[in-house]
Amino acid sequence: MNATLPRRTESTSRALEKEDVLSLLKRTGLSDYEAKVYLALVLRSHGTAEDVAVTADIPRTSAYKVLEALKKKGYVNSRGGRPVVFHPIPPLEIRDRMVAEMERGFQLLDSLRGSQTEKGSPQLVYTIMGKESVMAKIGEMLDMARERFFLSSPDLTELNNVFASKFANALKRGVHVTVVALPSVKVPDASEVIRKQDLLATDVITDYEVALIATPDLSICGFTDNPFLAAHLDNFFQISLDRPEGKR
Amino acid sequence: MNATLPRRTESTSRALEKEDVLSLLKRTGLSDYEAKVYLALVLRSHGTAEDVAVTADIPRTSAYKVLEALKKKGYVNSRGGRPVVFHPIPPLEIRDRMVAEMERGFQLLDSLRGSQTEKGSPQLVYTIMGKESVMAKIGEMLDMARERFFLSSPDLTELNNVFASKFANALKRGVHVTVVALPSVKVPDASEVIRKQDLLATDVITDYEVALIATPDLSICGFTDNPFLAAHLDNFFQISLDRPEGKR
DNA sequence: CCGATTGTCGCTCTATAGGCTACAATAGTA
DNA sequence: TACTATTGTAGCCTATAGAGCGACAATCGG
Repeated sequence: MNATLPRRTESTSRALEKEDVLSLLKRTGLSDYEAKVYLALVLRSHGTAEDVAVTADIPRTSAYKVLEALKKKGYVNSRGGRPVVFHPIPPLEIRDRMVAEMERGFQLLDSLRGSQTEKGSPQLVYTIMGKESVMAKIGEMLDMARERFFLSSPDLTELNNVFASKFANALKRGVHVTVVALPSVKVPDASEVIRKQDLLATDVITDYEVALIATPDLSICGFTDNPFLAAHLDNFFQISLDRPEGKR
Repeated sequence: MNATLPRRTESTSRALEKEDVLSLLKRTGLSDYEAKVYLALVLRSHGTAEDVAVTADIPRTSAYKVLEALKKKGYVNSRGGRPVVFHPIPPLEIRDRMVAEMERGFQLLDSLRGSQTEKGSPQLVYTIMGKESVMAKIGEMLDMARERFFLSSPDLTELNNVFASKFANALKRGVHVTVVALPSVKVPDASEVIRKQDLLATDVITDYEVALIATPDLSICGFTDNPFLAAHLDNFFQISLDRPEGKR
């Protein structure tokens, strides 16, 4: 119908740009044809289903379906007439819409982080009661460690028995595991073992982000996922370990 | 393996939030399972393929494929070990990445707007030469009109003949068509016809956005898609039409 | 009234996601 | 060292959505 445009070979850069845009559109939820058609409409500014089919190089009858789908998704506009003339929603408008949607969605997602593991109302330091729960939490911290895992405890036997494999696994994936224990107590696999007298409580720190302090029998503990607090505790232990034994 | 979490019925609002997030993730290019798995990992903070399969409520063996796919797409992390422990990339990080990508892509797309129709280096006013090209441009403007189409010309016969159907079509889709012509000259279908002496050139304005001024024989024209310029011209014509005939 | 254009419908074909079973590899354990 | 459970991989089958295509209905211009 509209034979306005002389068909000529495209410059390579232009073709590359189109590929680029097409892959973006596809990754943002459009199908192959939908991406092609929207791009074609933007390039042409407007056009009938037929025009679009030619520009996008797709079968004519597919253009109708795809344009309909794009209209539902809010990518194109049309207002009656025969033949129907379609207009693209301006790219920047769509971008703004999608960005807004994503900001909202990912914000929500972020607020759900870890809500499957810690329960109760948000606090700086959570209290976990019961040996079973405390042990489970320590196991979780071991699994979650990416870079560094620090454990200091007067009684390692139980932790050692229950979590031996978790310790091994952490080491295997490259986590630096530090264990502080009383002299001549059996310790789990670790990259670094420190012997020290007078350990009073069990302390666990993971990746400078998550920290736990428990009573010796592990019946109750405080737990925080505040990185500043965790890093602060970590720092505290570093200092106390550097000090000569006697001076406590 | 990790039977840490007591399965309990979820609160409705929490379930709704999840639906919300899932649909967002799906619209941003993830498959059903990929969305579920990423959400599950975020909720749990970390986990093995098995853990994830349970939380996301999908078959165990599918979890491996999906986690692999998500890793390629940059949604999750893992570092060796057996079993392999996976970590989600933080939602806000992914959001930033996607937003940046979209800003870039849609910016590019925007720069391609209409590059199929106007050629040459960008200018405020393009010059179009040759009756054929000028006519084609006017036809294009008629097709593109959404709200308003304004045409003023001393010689309407040819435009009338060639574009009769386009005029009809524009009216049908609700465009307000104004035609200014010499007295007792046949005019095309229009919502408003104004008769006026002494028309010197052909002027076309579409939706206050695009404007064209051509010589009477349509052999050459100036054309702009600058909305301010177009609106300015439109305003100019309004004033000139309001003036009594004699006072020119 | 007739031919051309425009738009709709429904069918097949194909690629991909999902689901499942079997089995290989590894690790813990007797 | 052998046995068993866990973890991970491979392959195949099915369901679904997109793509391709022809038939045909609706509308329009002449």
